[in-house]
Amino acid sequence: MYERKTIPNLNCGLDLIGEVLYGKWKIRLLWFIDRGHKRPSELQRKIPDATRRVLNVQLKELEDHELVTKTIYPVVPPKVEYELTDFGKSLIPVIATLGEWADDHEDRLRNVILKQIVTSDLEQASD
Amino acid sequence: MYERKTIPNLNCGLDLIGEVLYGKWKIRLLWFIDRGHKRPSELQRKIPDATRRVLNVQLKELEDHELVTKTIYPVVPPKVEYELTDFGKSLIPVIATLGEWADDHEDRLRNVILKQIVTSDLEQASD
DNA sequence: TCACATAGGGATAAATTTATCACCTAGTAC
DNA sequence: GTACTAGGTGATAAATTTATCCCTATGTGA
Repeated sequence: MYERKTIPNLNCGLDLIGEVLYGKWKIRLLWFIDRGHKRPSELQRKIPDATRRVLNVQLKELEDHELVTKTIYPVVPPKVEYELTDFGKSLIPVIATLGEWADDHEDRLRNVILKQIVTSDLEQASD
Repeated sequence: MYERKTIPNLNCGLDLIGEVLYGKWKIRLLWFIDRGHKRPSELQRKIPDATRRVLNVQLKELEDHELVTKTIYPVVPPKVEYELTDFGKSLIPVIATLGEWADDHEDRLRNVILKQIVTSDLEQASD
């Protein structure tokens, strides 16, 4: 496992939330778990762009941060279920707010993001 | 400047919001600009843990994403002011929601984050 | 002339995060 | 014996993000 080489800043609330929510797929994991997709294979299907490996890593961090619990059923084939803790559930309305804003501004967001990418591609081409 | 080597996923709203809000200091920059700290030197004072360089880089991205505008006054010594666009302003309530959640759970957050760091330090020590 | 304030940039290094690949477990069905 | 299921991990590479260092510019005041 990767060992941190610097201590994070934990001054204000925004530092703290960054520590638990940073990670490309974490918000989505919380969201889908809340929607009832509890098993790793289901989550993987919902988030096909992430590899299984990364999902495991990020789920582990969510677990360490007490946002989700992991239950391993001793059956074969293996069965694992994730669930939100109360702490994790308290985050859902916050994530919903993020999602609503993004949905409300989807077109504009897509625009500015693509514009930036295309622009830098052009710069690259003119080198 | 760094050239992207992969295209980002832009499937859902959460992908989109990630593209514009990822960046260690971006949320704070938006927040402080909204609170009236418009000049680079003020922002730097509010966010002393970030270097001036990173703030410039992230402010540039916020500008590219049309969340802030930058005004350069042709005076000496130089004067620059950032302001939120309407698009940027629409994000403030969302950021406020994040901040409130973090403030409400500050102690617990600090706990779980520190616990994880201490734990990995112990593992390191026992190697 | 020297230092200061304000704002900025390029090159490079270090840290961190994601992705890739290869391999493991243990039953069950063929 | 082989393949399939569902879940998982370690080693390593690649991508990305942050940090460091050092240099630029322009007037003002000592």
